[in-house]
Amino acid sequence: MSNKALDAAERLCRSRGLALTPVRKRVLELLLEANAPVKAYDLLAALRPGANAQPPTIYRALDFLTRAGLVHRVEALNAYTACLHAGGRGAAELYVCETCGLVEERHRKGVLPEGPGGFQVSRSVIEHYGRCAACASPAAKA
Amino acid sequence: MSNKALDAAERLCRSRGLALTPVRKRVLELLLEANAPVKAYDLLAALRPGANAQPPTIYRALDFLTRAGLVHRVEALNAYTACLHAGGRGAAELYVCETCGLVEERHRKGVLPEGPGGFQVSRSVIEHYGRCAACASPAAKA
DNA sequence: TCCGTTATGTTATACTGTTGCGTGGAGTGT
DNA sequence: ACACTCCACGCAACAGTATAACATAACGGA
Repeated sequence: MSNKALDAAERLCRSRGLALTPVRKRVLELLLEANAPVKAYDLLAALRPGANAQPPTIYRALDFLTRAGLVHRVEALNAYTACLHAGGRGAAELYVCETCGLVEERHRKGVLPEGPGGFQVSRSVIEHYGRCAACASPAAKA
Repeated sequence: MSNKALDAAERLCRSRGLALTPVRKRVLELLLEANAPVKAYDLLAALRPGANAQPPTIYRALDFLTRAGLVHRVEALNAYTACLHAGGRGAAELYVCETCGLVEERHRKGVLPEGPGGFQVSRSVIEHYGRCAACASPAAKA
């Protein structure tokens, strides 16, 4: 099932002349499997068996993937999550469930907001924290 | 001039039974003077002459100030900035100029947004990066 | 072949944030 | 005055996050 997203990523990279190398692909795969934000050093540990990766390896892969729009960095968590709407235009808006870790993603169709008094926005970080519907439902009450 | 904001903070704390101790007050003062996001360790260094502060000192002060709503953490920069609308209700929205460092602040009057599919938002991080009007104007062209 | 570019490996280090414990002062009740 | 508690702060050590700097390998074009 995550193969679908992975294949889509591969096609997207090919169409743009970007190299989805084994390391990068593996990192994306791990993020897709996790279905939740993952920390850089956890990815690093997951990469270890079979390779002897060091921090720069993982940060370079994450840098590539975020540039390609395949991964989002979750600023308030120092973590990373796969983007399911790869190539989606507009600012990404993340809803992070603090109970189960699930991340939902919205892309604002509208252009980037004009800020107050002529402020020109080039990049936006929008992250919401709370509880997803499943975790907030009566059945899942804490 | 920043005395005004400082005095306001002092009143706000008193009215809520919070202790604006010398260390906390000094940190807030430094942030007000900076008029831009400041990193924790820079605050620490600024605190040093006269006191021998260690990291926990600064992080505790920042924690207190953010809880009191007097300071915002700028997630994407690992930095902190004084809140000029102390006590403002609703989610704070920050516009950070990447050229001059200036931070403009908006408070969304509306309640926190309902997320998709019943997601209950308890906290939002909204940060916009770009160029402020002054830095974007023709006169300030790079 | 030679060279430029890009991706990765490797080592070390810088930066950011936390834990845990001890001390001392302000307030409170006796 | 005394004991008690709470809270802020000092202090030492450490954990977690990220980057710098340099070396090597693989590929494609002049």
